[in-house]
Amino acid sequence: MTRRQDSVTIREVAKKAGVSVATVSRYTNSSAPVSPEVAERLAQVMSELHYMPHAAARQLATRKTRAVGLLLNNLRNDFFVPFLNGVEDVVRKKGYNLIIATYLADSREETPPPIGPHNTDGMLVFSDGLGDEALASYHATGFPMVLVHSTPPASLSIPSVTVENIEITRQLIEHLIRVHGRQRIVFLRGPKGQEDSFLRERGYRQALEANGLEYDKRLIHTGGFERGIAYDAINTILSNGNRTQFDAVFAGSDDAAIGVFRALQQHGVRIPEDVSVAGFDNLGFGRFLDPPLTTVSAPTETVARMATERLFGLLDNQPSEGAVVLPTELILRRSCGCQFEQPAL
Amino acid sequence: MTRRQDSVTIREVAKKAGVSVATVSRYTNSSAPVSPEVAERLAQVMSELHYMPHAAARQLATRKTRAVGLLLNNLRNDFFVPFLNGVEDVVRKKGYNLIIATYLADSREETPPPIGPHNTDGMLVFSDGLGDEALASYHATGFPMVLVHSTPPASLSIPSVTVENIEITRQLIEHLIRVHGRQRIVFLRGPKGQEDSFLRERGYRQALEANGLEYDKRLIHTGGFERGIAYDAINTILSNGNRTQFDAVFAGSDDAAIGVFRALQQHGVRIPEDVSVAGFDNLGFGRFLDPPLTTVSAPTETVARMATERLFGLLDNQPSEGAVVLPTELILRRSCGCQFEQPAL
DNA sequence: TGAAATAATGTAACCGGTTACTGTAACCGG
DNA sequence: CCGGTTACAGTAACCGGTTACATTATTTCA
Repeated sequence: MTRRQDSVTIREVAKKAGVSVATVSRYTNSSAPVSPEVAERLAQVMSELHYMPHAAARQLATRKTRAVGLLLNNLRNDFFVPFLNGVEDVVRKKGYNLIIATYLADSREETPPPIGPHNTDGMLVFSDGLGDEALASYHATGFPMVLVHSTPPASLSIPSVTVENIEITRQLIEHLIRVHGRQRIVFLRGPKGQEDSFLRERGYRQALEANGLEYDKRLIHTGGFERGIAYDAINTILSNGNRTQFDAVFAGSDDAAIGVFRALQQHGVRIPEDVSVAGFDNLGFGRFLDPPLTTVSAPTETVARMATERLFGLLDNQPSEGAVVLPTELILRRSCGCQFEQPAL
Repeated sequence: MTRRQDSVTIREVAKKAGVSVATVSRYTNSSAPVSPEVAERLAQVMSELHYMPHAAARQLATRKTRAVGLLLNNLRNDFFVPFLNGVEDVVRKKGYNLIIATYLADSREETPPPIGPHNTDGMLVFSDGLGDEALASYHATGFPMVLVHSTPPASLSIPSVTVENIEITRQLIEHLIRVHGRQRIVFLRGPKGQEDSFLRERGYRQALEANGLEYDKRLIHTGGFERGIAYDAINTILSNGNRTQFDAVFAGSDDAAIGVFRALQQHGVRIPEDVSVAGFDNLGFGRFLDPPLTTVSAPTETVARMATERLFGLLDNQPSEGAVVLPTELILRRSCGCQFEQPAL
C-alpha cells in the first residue's frame, strides 16, 4: 500500500501563493476581505495542491468541531430509517458532520460516552441513551443537548421532542377492548426505564381501569422494541407449560410486531381471529402485512428534524427550553380485528 | 443558557497532581509506565476534575482521528438497518467514532466530500457514493478505503465487498419465466450507474436470452432502490394511456417491493395472480407481507462487518486487496406465484 | 497638504494534546 | 565499587489551523 502522504498545510499554500498564512485562512473562511488578485491566486494554488484544511487543527483553534452527535442505545429497528433521514438531512444542510454512536447500558459504568463536548458541539440523545447523572454533568457544562423520545429529569432544563403516548395508547387499548372484546392484552413494553414505555403503560392501565379489567403483571413483558426480543417474548409465553392465556398483543413498535407475527404464526395462532396485534410507528410495510397492521402513526422523521433544528438553535445561542410533544394517530387495519382498512393517507 | 465552560486541560491536571504533562499523557494512554503512586494520584485528580482529553488536540498531535467514515447516497431504505448495525458494531468495538454522511450526486461538483483524510482515518464508500475521480484522488494519497456494493475501477486496487448479483438474478428471472410462465418482466434497476443494477441487468438479459424472450427497454426503469421511486415507476406504467403490458416485477430491493405492492394494490392488480413480484435483500418483514415476498437473501450485516473489518485491517497496515463477493440465495414465497413458502430459515 | 480613516496583509501567540530527547536515581553483575 | 541498564519523570518542540495586534499603502476630507 502507498504510504499515507503528508497532507498539504496552510503554510505550503501560503508560500506557494506568496502570501501569509493569515491571508490564506481569511480567504478560506471568508472571515475578512482579500484582494481579488490574491483570491484568484489562492484559488488556483489551492486546487493545484488539493488543499483541504485539517479538521483537527481548525477545531483546536476555534474550539468548534462542526460536528453533532447522535447517541442511541441501538440501531436495531426499522424505525431508525426515517429517523436517521431526518437527522442527517438537517445536519448536512447545516454543513455539519454527524457522529453516530450506540452506548450500551452495560458499558456505561466502565466507559465514558463516546460522544460529548470533547468531540462534538452538541448532541441528540435518543431515548435513554444517557444516564441521568451523565446528562446532568454534561448539561452543567453548558453542552448543547436535545432529548428525543424522552424528557429530562425535573431538575434539568434540556429541550426535548417526543410524541404523545398516553392518550393514544389508551385509545388503542380501549379499541381492542370495546370493539373487539379483548380482555387479556399482552403488552410488550419496551426497554426498562424507557419513557415511551412508561407512558404507554399509563395509557394501557387507564384503558383497563376504565373498562373494569384487571392489570395482570404476567401480560407485561419488558425488553425492547426490536423484533427479536418481541419474538422471544411471545415464544416464551406460548411455550410455557402453564401457558398464559391472552387474546391480544400490543407490540410497542411495528418492528416488534414482525416478531410477534412470526411467533404467533409458528404456533399456529391466527391473527386476528385468535389474537389481535397492534404495533406503533406506522412504518411503510405495515399496511401490506398479512393481515395489515393496526398501529399508531408517529411523525418520526418530523421528530428527528425538529430535534435537530432545536439543537442547531442551541448552537446559535438561541435559548430554547421545554418539551415539544408531537401528535400521534390511530391507524386501524385488520390485525386488530377491524374489517376495513382506514382510508389511505 | 449557561455559557459553555472552558474544558479542563492536561496542564491543569498535571499541575494539580504535581507532575508534568508528559506523565499525564503517558498515564492516559498507557504509553509508558508510571509509578503506582503517581497513577493513583492522577486517577484521583482526573476524576475530580472530570478531565476528558480534547479530541482535536489529540488528533492534531497524533495525526490520527480514531474515526472512520461511511459515505452513502442516501439512507432511505430499510436495508440500511442491518447494514448500519454491522458497521456500527465493529466500529464501536474498535473504540472508533463513526461519521455518517450522504453525498448527493447533484452536489458533487460544487462541494468536496464531507468525509475524507481531513477528518477520518479511513472510510467505507457505499455503492457509488463517490465518483471515480474522487476515488482515484483519495486512493492516490493512500487514504484507506473499502468499497461496499461496488468494485473499484480497473486501475485502482481498492478492496471491496459485494454480493453475487448476476447468477442469482438470472435464476430468479428464469424462475419467473419457466415456473410461472412470465414473459414481460418489469425490472426496476436502481440508480443509474449503480453496480448492483448493472450486474443484475446482465442476469436479467441472460435469463431472457436463454428462454427466447426479447429484451424490451420499456420494461426497464432506472431510478433507485427506494419504495417511493418504485411506487412512482409502477404508477407511471399503469397510468399510461398506452399502458405497457407486464406480468411480473423484479423490484430490486424489498423496500422497493413495498412501493410496488402499493401501486399494484391501488390499481386493483392482484399479486401474484396478475403480476408476480420479487424483491431483493430479504428484509425481516418480507415473509409476512400479503402475499409473502419472493426475494433474494443477501447477507447485508455480514457484508457490513466484513467491509468494516477490512477497513480496520488497512488502518493496521495489513495490506489487503481484491474483491470479496458474498453468496446470495433465492427465497421463494408466494408473491412470485409459488404456492408454498420455502422452509423457514 | 497632512491627519485620520480604511483596506489589505503580515507576525506570532495560542488552541491542548503527544513525544523525542534528556536527566536522575535505583539497581545489577562482575 | 563502578560502568551499564532500567525505570520513571520533566522540558519543550511540534501538529496545522485561527486571530489579536501590528504594519503598510491608499483614500478621504478638513
